[in-house]
Amino acid sequence: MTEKKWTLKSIAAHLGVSNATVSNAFNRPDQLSSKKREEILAACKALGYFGPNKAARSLRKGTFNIVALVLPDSVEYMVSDPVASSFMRGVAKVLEPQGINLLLFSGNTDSVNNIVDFVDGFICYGRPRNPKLIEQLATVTKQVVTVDFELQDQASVNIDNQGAAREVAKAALMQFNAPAEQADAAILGLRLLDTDLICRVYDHHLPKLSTSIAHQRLAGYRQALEACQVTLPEDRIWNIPESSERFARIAAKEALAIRPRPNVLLCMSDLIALAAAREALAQGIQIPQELKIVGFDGIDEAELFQPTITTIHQNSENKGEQAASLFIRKEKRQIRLPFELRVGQSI
Amino acid sequence: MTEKKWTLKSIAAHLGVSNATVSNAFNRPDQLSSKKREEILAACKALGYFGPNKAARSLRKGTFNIVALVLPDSVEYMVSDPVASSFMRGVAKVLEPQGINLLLFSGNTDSVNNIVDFVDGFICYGRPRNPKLIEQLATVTKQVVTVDFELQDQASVNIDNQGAAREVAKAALMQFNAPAEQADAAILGLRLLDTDLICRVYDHHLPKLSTSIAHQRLAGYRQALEACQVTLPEDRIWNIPESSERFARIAAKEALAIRPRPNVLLCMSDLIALAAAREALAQGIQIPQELKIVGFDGIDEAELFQPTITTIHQNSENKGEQAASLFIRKEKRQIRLPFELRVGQSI
DNA sequence: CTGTTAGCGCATTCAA
DNA sequence: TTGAATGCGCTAACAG
Repeated sequence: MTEKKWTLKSIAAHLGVSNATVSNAFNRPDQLSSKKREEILAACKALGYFGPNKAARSLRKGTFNIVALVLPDSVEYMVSDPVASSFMRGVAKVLEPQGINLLLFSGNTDSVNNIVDFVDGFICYGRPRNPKLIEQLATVTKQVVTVDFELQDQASVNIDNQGAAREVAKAALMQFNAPAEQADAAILGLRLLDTDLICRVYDHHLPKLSTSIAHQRLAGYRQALEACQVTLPEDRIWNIPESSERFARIAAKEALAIRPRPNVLLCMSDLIALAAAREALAQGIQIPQELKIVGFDGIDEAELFQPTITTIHQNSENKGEQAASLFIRKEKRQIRLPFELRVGQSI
Repeated sequence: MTEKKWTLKSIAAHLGVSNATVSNAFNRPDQLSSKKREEILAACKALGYFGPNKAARSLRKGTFNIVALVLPDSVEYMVSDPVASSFMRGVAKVLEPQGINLLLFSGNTDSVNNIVDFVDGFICYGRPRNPKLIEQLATVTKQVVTVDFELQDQASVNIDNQGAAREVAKAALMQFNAPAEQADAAILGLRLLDTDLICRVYDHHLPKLSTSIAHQRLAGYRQALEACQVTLPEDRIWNIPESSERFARIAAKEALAIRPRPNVLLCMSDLIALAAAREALAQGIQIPQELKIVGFDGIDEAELFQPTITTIHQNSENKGEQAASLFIRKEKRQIRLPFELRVGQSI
């Protein structure tokens, strides 16, 4: 039983060599004879010393092998979002083989202060809920990669959210043969407003200019509506605070209660689209005959559902891989990833 | 523009006070006049010093406000498992308000060495894939909470997997009126073997004694089979390496190809049960008339699916909360959580 | 209430 | 190739 807690120093003393020698044995093989190195390593192993203390080494070197994954919202919430999960999977896939660990960080937090000294940098998946965080991340000296939003001239990974939203909305709206058939649209938006409420979104609520993906998608929908000459009454946009079945269903219920009942639902996530579809079916509304629904993201469940959901498929896992690669290579590029319109049975 | 990189020392010098005073201003309000404290804090803020470097403080204090969440498998895989996600949600829910951050750690890794010096301890969700990790976690001096398996006399959170498996299997088997109706069972097991292969599991493959949840569940199934006097031919157990639709579907296909075709599928996860159900329906097999299926875990999707899956519902989120609470309180208790049989339309 | 000092455990000069 | 010394940035004990 080796109860003693070894340190580099104590080990060196015990072995009768200097601490630099032990340090070199672990970190710089070229600095000592390989024979001596082997000896030392073996002795350390036998004694139960597993190498230099990583916290101390990090303090000294300034590197940590930890990157903070800044989530838009609380960890609690993000972990159950399939799109975020795919993204994390992509990130982990690239980082794990490099021996880099992932620290989950909530976008609700007031400050990165508690972790900034522990990590090599940040990968931010979506604009953090708390604006203070954004300010800080903009001034931080460590590396930052942003995803689905931009920050000064940091590296970033994006898709053309506006263009994608326009395409998917168009796909739905083109199903109508105006003027014989009239499209009545409603938009189920995801985090259009900075609130936890499910509510209507009126024009005066919206910021003039925003780079958040929700607003970009909204702009895309609007372009499509305009192109198809469909006017959207101002009470036809909902805010859903998080992409959950429960919240989405409530909003869907509200939207379907309006008269004339909307016959197109533009949903900012597949989870929302699925919830809306379930609500509609539960009310006996036929999809797509009486109601067309489109989603966004391209999650598996939307393809397994009946009817399959028309959506914009984006490869979230790849997004994660790209972000992690940028991070590792310390590149400061902006990457724009492709998306793909997937037409299902829901329109 | 404050380009200078402040340290406690340099700030103290700049302000003409001792470093202890600055340190106290941030950490121990009672050690100095609140007036001076305010002054110092304000000055620091103005100068762009955001408080003591956390890495250095941690080296000194030995605490990190980081806990490693050790996953059974790669981060990449675990992040997409809904049950694991619920668990993580529970953990995050308790830890986040305490300002404790979560470091994701892969159960495939050879050694906790790279992170052990950065964390206050470990929460292990399921037995890590790599046995070396288990050895190390058993000897680590930091706090460990295990979930779904036990480690020496560390704190742990569990359910009675064997009892639960027995119950759910019984529920399915009791639907048959022997001897008129004969149950032909097959088991779709999750990680019964330490391999990436989808394959049959023969008795000689199995360890005699195992505390892994897969083997406990298998034991439970066997008890139920015995109690209902159903014999299980030795080629009716499958190993599925991970709880994914794709793999499970392949195994289900194999199982349904056997003659006489099984009319009961005991599945070790809901994801597997869902995949099996989809495969069966695709083959035109009627559930539950021609085939009964039971799952394990109680995920949302299994309740939304048609037919709803009979399963053991365990509250994974609560499991996470319990584990995190044990961790925070530094308790060394073993907690056994209840489970609930939920009978759906699949039997 | 304030200041001085000795480490936390290590990596890196620089001299030998 | 090795060893002694310095400091990464901080906290806690102690002295004033």
